[in-house]
Amino acid sequence: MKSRPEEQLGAKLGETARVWRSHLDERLRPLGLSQSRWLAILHLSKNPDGLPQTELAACMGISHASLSPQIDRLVEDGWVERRSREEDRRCKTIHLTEQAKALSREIKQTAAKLRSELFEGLSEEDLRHCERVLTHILQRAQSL
Amino acid sequence: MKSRPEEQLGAKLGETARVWRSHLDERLRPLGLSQSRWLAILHLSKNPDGLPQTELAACMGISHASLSPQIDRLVEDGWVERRSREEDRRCKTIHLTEQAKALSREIKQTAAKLRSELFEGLSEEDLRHCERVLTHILQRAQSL
DNA sequence: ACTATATACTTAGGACCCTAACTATTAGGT
DNA sequence: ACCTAATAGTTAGGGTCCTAAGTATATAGT
Repeated sequence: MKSRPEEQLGAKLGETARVWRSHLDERLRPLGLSQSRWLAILHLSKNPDGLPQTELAACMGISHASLSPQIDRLVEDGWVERRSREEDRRCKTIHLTEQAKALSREIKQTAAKLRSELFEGLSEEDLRHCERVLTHILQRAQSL
Repeated sequence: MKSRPEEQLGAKLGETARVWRSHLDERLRPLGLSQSRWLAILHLSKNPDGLPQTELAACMGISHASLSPQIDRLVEDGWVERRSREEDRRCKTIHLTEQAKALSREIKQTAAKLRSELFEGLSEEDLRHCERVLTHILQRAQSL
């Protein structure tokens, strides 16, 4: 009653993602960052002109409702600011503060270092192949 | 300033795992199951002789403290039962009830169906290769 | 036997996620 | 212009996770 290898891919995928994330969490915790915090900062650092909350939530893969109090805390800690738009007063865009821009560089370095440790022993082709498979699965999932 | 493909593997891994899980969650919700519930039932179905809570928590990748109230609810709903051990009265093993055994078959079928939908268009070699890469990353992570 | 340490589980408090319902603003149909 | 529907964000309530501390039992050193 041995299962075929592909039957475990789902569990393995989930476990790998979880373990990876918890390692990164651990290394970034000294900076006062939890996953949702560093993820938000990373996405914002790619969008210097700011992002509406709904778009940021979509990037992060969480609901807009969950993001709202998260932004409150990031504002309190001085890492982001909310700006109102004149052309649409419903909408508020989120922007990194200067100090968070420095932080985002540290986050990227830490993430890159962890990545290189995890990838040790794998060829670039392995990684590309794996990424191609994941992309395929992701697209299938999103088309369901 | 284009990033190399492997720089996005972490994000892709996390996103794929999340989307996959949320699809399975959605399909199992009609049975009254959330992720932690079906995950517990699945692991228990592989261990007919029951598992101590600490071991079950380790299988599921959550802390033993988080599992405890989860078990309470599964007991309330009649899906598992706690049994005390005579040889070690600190320890309680968790066992599936008969009705949960039927449920576990449904869970497995639903999971297998989703899996086949997600894997459509991928060769068995693709899947094996991907699983090998994930296993490597996971082992690296656990050795850090 | 007796005390200290370790182990299994539970409880408490805080963080983050979700869905559903609410408010404010904008866009569209008449 | 006016009323309806859609959109952006917030709030409320519930579920699940974590760490830290508490309780009960077992093990080890003396």
